[in-house]
Amino acid sequence: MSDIRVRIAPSPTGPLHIGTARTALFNYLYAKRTGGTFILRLEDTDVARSTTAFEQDILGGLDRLGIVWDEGPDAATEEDHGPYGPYRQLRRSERHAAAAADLLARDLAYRCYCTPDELEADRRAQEAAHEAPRYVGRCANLTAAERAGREASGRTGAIRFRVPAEVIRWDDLVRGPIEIDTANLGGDFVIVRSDGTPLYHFAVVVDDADMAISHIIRGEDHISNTPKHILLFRALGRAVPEFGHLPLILNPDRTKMSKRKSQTAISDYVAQGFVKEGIDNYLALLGWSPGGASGDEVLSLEELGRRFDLAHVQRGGAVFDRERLEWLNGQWIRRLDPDDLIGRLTPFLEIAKEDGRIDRIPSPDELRALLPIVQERLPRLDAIVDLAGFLWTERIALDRETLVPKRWDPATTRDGLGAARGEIANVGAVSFEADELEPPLRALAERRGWKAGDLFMAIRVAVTGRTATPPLFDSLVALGRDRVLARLDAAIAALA
RNA sequence: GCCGCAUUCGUCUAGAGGCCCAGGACACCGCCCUCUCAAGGCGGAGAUCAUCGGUUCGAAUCCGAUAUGCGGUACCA
Repeated sequence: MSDIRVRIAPSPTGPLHIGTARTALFNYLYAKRTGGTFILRLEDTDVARSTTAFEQDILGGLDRLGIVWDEGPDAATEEDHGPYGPYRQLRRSERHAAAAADLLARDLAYRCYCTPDELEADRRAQEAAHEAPRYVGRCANLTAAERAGREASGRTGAIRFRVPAEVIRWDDLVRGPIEIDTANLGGDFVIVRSDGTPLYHFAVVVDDADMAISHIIRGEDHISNTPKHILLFRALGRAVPEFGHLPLILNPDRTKMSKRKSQTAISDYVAQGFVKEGIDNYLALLGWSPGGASGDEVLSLEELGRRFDLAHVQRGGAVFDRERLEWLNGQWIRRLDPDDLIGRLTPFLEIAKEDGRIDRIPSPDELRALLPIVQERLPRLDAIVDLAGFLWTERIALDRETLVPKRWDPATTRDGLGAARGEIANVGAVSFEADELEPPLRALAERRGWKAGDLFMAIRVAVTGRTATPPLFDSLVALGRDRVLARLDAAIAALA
């Protein structure tokens, strides 16, 4: 195992977001590729917005995607595992406090007693003067006596970090050299609130340092924050990690992907029948590519872990394209082995039964027998109900409109269905197989001068209620002789 | 406003000075296969590589400016 340590640090203030999953995946793949360690840390300091339900959604979601972490809270028990715990930011407050005290003691930080009103007034004045908003440094050089005075008057004071004047440079793993002048950081920034709780920028750095994170791979929205983090790592006397900033995932209008404009919760995609292989594959290709002018893009997690590299990470943002996701999803569903597929289909059938879309749930054997004709027709797992639901419900649509094929009229349809019923009835229950059914029905069409396709369509709709179904004769077999005959009778009656 | 990042077919991307009047994939169109729908095969359309200027014998690739978009600018994460 290499010394490379990467992490994902989600904050449980919402369900697992597509962007978080993608960042987690890239970190995971990078760890796989380099033989490093992948850590998960919960950034739960925003107590007001964090919930355990979100926590479970995030942990469970990543786990279901197969993005497993070497250290962090266990997905099932939520117990920490790994030598650098605790892996919940809230439980690391002593470390944050100690780090802040250290900075204070070395005068790298100082207490600031400015009130919100004062700060607000500063900001307005700067705005009026067309200056960039920045902390004016009112409390930067208070004497001990002055400090004692403010404390005595009941003010607790936040802690601000002294920002030195210099240009911060780093060689971004995906973007190359970046430099930012600390003059643009807005002055000495707060690292600990007056209530004693640390701010994000401070807590991440302390935690990342403590957890010996070597490579920070995160979203592009953190580029501007990176100088603050580098300053803090240095002030704390810790090694500055490498940074790599990933492009953002975008809404169709090219703004940062948001719940408002796109479906962002991984759990929603899972509920719609997207499989983990499809999601992982798609997410990996959002911003990264295997390189080369052509080549297979259907890649398993294992393969991705073997091939992933930061050099091929795209710099521009990527619009989320659901159609491509669906295509990849279909590719993966086709590749699943039968028993696996059956297991994954079952929850969707259970839901359909609860909804009343089907009356019963097929047995595993029944499903297995069906797979040869349905597996390649499923863009998503939930599509099984639309595709084959006619097998498990007796309530099928019987409206005259769809019952009558395009080139036929109602009378011909009745006639055709009646004749077909006769042929089908002739096929005994024991030999009720596709090979036995097709020849007589084709012969019938030929005798009567009908296009076989028209006859078949009439039967299809009569028996399934739909115009798009798995192959007809296999469908008839799956339905069984008695139900086929009964449905044909019902359709004939409906056309009367 | 200031700072930063980005910009190749509708979308995801290949491309690291000549192999590119730009390749692949999704979507789209057509054909083949075919009982429908898919899947699969074949083919097509689709990008003056944001714009302008420079460097060079030669630029999508290097440099600069401009434009546009996005991100950041909190005692939010």
